[in-house]
Amino acid sequence: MNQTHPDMPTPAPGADRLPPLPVTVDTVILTVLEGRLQVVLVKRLDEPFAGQWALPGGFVHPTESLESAARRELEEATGAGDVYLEQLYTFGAPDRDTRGRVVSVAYFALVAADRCPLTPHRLEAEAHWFWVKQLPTMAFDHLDMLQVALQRVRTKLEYTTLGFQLMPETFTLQELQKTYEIILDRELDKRNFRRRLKLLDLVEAVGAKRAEGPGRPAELYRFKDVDFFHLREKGFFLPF
Amino acid sequence: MNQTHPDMPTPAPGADRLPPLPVTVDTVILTVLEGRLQVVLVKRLDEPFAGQWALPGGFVHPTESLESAARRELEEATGAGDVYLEQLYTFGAPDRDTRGRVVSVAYFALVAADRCPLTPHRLEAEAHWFWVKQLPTMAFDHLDMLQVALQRVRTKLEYTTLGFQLMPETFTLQELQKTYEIILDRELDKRNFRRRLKLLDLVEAVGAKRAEGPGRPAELYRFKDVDFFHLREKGFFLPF
DNA sequence: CCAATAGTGTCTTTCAGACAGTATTAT
DNA sequence: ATAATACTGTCTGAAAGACACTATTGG
Repeated sequence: MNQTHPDMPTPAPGADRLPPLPVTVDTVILTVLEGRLQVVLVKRLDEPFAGQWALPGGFVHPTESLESAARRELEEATGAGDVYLEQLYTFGAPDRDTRGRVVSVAYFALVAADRCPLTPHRLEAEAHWFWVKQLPTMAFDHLDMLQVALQRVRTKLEYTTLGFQLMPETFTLQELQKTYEIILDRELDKRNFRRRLKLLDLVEAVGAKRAEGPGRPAELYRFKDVDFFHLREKGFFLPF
Repeated sequence: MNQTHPDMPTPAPGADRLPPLPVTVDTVILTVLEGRLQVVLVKRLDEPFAGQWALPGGFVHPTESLESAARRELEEATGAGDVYLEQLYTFGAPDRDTRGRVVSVAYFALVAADRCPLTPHRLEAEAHWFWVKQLPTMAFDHLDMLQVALQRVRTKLEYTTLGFQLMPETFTLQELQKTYEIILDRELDKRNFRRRLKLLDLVEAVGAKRAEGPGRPAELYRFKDVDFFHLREKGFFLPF
């Protein structure tokens, strides 16, 4: 009822003080790998849910921002830096951790497969990629987090340039389309897909070609430096 | 780096413990009143920012969910219950409160003007509606919160039934359109607006009419019980 | 020349945007 | 009758969806 904030993490006396809460970040790290949409899970060492798989996450340090914390966890889990990261939702049900009240700010990250070491960077706990259609039992409410992330990514894929984050520097249009198909979990029409790309003026040919086995080699493309204002005018929205 | 969560709000010993953080909720309460989009602000009594205006907010109690906390603050500030409430974003910059680290989960609410007592329900602090285009200086990062809320509402207004939350039980189509115009801050075409409503099959005539001064009386409408699955098929998305 | 992959064009439908006239009521 | 408000229909252009053929390469 009182609109003031507490003085410090170490509570000072006062009628309106309430115990501070542990705050964690958990990150849904997604990539497209081996033709599948995959998420990083780490094996829990401690109770509760010891031995089960969980999203990489951890405490927010007192001096870092929430995003910094998420980015730190991300780098520790995958070794990949400079990736797309977006706040997802904050989970704060009183019983979401069996040991007591923990508030968790969930983030999601999109990492390009080529920028992401396959081998787990994390030594003390196992970290693995899991196909999102074949998941193990997950600790806490982490499955909820993942599902929210998937919905968000799929939705935003259609009206943002989110998908670009999963591609290497240069790529063929077929590869790009395949990436979209994998995330959206449905097939797209090749001609319509390319028409839309051309219309939005998002990619440019890099001049080189790449032969994919036999058959005509595919033109290589890169993403143009996008004028976001221009995109917005075309009805394209931005990631938050 | 450790993926486990702490045991309790009262930290137990362990290498991975970090001090818990004060967690608050702040709520952007919006309504359309007197032809304007308005937001509830309360006058701060304590330092810092004493005397300045802020979003209604407060601590998350140990046993309540984040949404419950937001709803509690909402009712205390406006007296209105059973209103649309949606989590907005979590603000956690280390320096967002000058006294120390505070994490704030922002929510936004849409309350129908007729369900919302104009007089401040809150006795110990002044609470007022402010036109979002004529705001006082606001405490903390609350202006950021408000702007995120406005953007979210405006975006979602176009592909969800969010706007319905601001209407009374029955209303004329002109009133509905006006509400949309006020929120979006631009004029809409009457015929196109109605065509879309009809296409989406969102409203039904209630049978009565209401005379608005001289001229032909307007048909009264109510919202249909919407089949959300059906809406989704029509390209309509749901609020989260 | 054959197999394999890359690349392109058209038709149809749907919907948004722009726009002006008719209908109903009170005075 | 007139003023005031409520209500409706059409044309046009943009874009999505469905769909099939041509082009280039290696073997």
